[in-house]
Amino acid sequence: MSDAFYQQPTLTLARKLLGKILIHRQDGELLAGRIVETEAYIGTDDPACHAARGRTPRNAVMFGPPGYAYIYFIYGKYFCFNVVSGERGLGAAVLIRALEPLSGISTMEKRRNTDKRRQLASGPGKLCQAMGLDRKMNGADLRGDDLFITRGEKVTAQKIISAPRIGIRLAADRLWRFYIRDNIYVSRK
DNA sequence: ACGCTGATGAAG
DNA sequence: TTCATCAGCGTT
Repeated sequence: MSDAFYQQPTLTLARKLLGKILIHRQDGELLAGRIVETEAYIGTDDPACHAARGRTPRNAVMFGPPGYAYIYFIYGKYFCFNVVSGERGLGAAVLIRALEPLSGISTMEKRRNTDKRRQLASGPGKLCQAMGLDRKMNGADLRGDDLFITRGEKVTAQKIISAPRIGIRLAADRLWRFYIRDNIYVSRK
């Protein structure tokens, strides 16, 4: 997608990312999935956001310009993939929480150790494992050739559900989780 | 018999 | 966050 796409306000971007296709070219293979679930995290006023306590080596990419990958390691075992959003210095990102697998499925099944389509990428950690995303891609330009987002199906406002974010204690009243209604690949209903 | 769902606890 | 495990329930 273009610069203008990534420059949209974070909550708008989180909605607009639904239905788009995330693509990762890796080892000569094309891995792809449709984004079906996202969460917004916005700057220092959002206590659940990694940027809430200021810039650190870990979250530095969040404070850079939009349109880059912010990938962090969590629970000693998993990775989470985010799209950096907002003006330089804001510290905002959209967490990609679930994908509908489209391409490279046999590789995804191997990595995830299951052939159940719905369990391949229905969660932020699962999706990174299936797509082969880890700290090596942290900071990658999403307008590049190896990791990028492209146009998919149109998702109308009627099909977008907003709900509380998952796994956080603070700011639970902000309905900043978005997912496609009735989609079977979301992490949780 | 089979598979999906939700609840629970453990690991990291 | 994810997995293993188990109970409950509906389908084949």
